[in-house]
Amino acid sequence: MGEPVALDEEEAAFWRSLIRITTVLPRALEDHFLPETGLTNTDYGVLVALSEAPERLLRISALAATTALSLSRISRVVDDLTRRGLVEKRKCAEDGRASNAVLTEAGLARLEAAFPSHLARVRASVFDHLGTEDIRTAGPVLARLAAALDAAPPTDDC
Amino acid sequence: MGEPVALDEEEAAFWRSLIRITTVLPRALEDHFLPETGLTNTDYGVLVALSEAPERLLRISALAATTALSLSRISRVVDDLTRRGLVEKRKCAEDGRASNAVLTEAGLARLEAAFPSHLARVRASVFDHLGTEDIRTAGPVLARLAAALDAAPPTDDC
DNA sequence: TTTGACTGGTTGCGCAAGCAAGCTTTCGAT
DNA sequence: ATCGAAAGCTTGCTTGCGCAACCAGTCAAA
Repeated sequence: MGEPVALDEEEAAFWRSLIRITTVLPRALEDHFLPETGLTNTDYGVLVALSEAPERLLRISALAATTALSLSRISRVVDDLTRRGLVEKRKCAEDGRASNAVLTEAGLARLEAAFPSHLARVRASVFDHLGTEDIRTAGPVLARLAAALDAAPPTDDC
Repeated sequence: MGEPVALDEEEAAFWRSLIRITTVLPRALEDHFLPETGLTNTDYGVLVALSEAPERLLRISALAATTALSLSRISRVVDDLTRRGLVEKRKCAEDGRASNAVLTEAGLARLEAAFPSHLARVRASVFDHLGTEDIRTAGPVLARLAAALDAAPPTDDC
């Protein structure tokens, strides 16, 4: 906190691209995905997270962490998905405070039905514009960045 | 629309990183930036766009395009910034329908005051975790992706 | 010149998301 | 055994944002 080294030309370009992507990509995706499948991006993320969990079951708080959503938000999203029959909420046996969200059969079916549409959009918005070499070179960089961002929250800085 | 080729391992990793970044980065940035400067990410983007325009003046619709915000949103943001004295709205002389947003002196001062904080956050959240080589290799890939996303909106697809 | 189509912007409304305060259950210390 | 702290959600409220409907000003054609 005290050494303000300005961005050089390459960093600035990198930054601008990154900002543009973060603002445009999610919308571009959802604009097509939601009408086609009736699932928001967030819904889809929650269903995917559950589908990949053992027993297709996850603590509410774990779900919040893996989807990077606030606890309050995930609470309402899960309620909503429950109302729609895609998820079931069970009070956790060994801890009366906690709840688990479980993916129902209907939820799994819905997820599988949505997958092609999701895939098509991902390809159209990203991979159709990138070559194999691009992915190989940029992939690890993005992975490092993503990991760093995930690590930060705990009061970060220094 | 009909050839659903699944993502390979590298593509999937790339995609996951990208999604994580788009969801986490903006919040990470704003969480520190807003308290420090009183400007949201969006506010800052608008001020920057204006500061880079000739005469520090931009049509409302142009502002919407460069910030990737909806017209309705930009309308309200500009109103808000006007109320705060950072921007001035002038009815356009040669077209009675249009308005221009102009950055005021106070707005410019505010932007300059906010810059160090912005820079610090950008460094802390991104560039501190990446090497020069990372930026050189991934930069062009991100630039291409950003350009493709910007090009898409016009009914895209096919 | 009047009328109809269009463009630029604003407003009403609804949804997504977070924060802060609350409630219940658990756990640790006394 | 009790009591205070903390964990795990949930709920009330506010804000950010987009869509659709709307108003006003422009422009072209009849």
